[in-house]
Amino acid sequence: MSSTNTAKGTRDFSRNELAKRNYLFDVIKDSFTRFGFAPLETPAMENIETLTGKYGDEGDQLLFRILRSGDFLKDLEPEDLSHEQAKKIRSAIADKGLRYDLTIPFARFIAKNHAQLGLPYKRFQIQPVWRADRPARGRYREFYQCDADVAGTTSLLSDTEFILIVDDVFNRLKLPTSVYKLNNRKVLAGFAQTLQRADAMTDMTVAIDKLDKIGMEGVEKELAARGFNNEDIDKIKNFTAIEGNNNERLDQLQNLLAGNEMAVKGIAELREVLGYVNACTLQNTRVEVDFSLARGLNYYTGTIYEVQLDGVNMGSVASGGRYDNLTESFGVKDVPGVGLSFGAERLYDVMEQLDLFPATLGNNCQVLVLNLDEKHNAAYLNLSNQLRNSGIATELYVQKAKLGKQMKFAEKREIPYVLIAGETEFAAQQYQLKNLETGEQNGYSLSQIIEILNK
RNA sequence: GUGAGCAUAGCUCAGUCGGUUAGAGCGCUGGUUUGUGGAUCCAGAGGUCGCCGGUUCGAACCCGGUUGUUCACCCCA
Repeated sequence: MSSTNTAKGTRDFSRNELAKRNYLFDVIKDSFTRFGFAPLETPAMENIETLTGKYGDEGDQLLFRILRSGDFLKDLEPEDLSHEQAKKIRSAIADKGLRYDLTIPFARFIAKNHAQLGLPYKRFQIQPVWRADRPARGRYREFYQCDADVAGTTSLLSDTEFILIVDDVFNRLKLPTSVYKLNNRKVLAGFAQTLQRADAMTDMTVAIDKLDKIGMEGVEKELAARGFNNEDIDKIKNFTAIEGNNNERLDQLQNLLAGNEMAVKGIAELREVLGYVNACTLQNTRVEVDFSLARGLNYYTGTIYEVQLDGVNMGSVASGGRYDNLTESFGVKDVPGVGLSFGAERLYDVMEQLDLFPATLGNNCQVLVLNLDEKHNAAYLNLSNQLRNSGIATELYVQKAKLGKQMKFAEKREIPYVLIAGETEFAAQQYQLKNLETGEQNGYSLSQIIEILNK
């Protein structure tokens, strides 16, 4: 007998969970659409070379590879089949893999079609991705990403529009207020340059990104472990300690890094985005410049951001940034991009925790037509269909059972009404409609029932 | 990838020192009610105690392995 477990790190979604997930996705989609983004779907699987080398060594490890069909060992020699040859064997027997994120498939799509599409091109994509990671709480091997990206423009208006999208989505989901942490990779890179260490940028950002988690002391240890001397560490401390409102922070930074061209450019970009934001009225989120925000991914080159909800201990629920070369690895140069990703699974958890899903959600039927006697089957079916034709979601109980059982069924399915029809009702063309919540029950004609249920 | 815990009915969990036939609540089925749910009462079904092996006269309980799962790190969404 086979196990009923789903594969490790994967989940079934019940009707109730899907009702909520779809609600969440629909709000996000609606907002993306309103901002002019068009939907895109790409295949679950890509050619393996599309995926490898894009996410670093660790990312390659986490790719799900798909075994070739047929006799995939015929070109291998017996001596190839040893542990030392694992890499060679892997590429020989697996030529496809499951997508690891939505950005690379988008980059491939843009690289392939940029001439026809016309740039800038704005797409959103809500699809599952797969990672052969070890599952943990809130972390799965199959999970959804909600991405929106703009390809083909360096305009910071695009960066700013993502702030407006987050504000719109969170506002409509009735989420608590949020802080939109904003930084610019050029500031970090410029600052790293002043430390005179070629590798400083990555090592420094990895360390200061943990500031929230491990505190300044922990960051100092981490920096020391990564080979920064005390002078550097002091500079980094001063850098992350900058305080005040956004303008004050930027002014201080300007003084600190005035001599560095790269940093000055980053500061100017931050000022431009803030200028645009100030022209709009935000309802949910407030933008906060935060120089300790680093974001792990190395391909960001300009604006970076991360959004956190006030009073919710969930980490960031949306994040993204700007990258200069979206499509370079596919042989197309000079296509910059900027994007945003909602943390769908996390948002779902927050909504659940705070009980923010509307109570009336669901793919529930309005009415269940009860089955009192199978000799009326044709009449029940006809009745049900007339209700459906009038736009009322109707379920027919397809076999005879005790009325109590059928009502319990309706209750379990959260169907608010039952329609009871037997000998006398069909004779009189007057059917019993019962409201399961109030217990109220009366005889009505079909057209009256349609009127009541359509309210 | 590292460390620790947990695994008993459909679900949530008890289970004494290793000792006869492994229990409860909820849920389910039937009855009270052959055309009316939620409440009460009564009855019933449902278990290879995750799996494999070991110790023992005897294992849900002790030991080893394995699989699943949870938590904390690492990393990430």
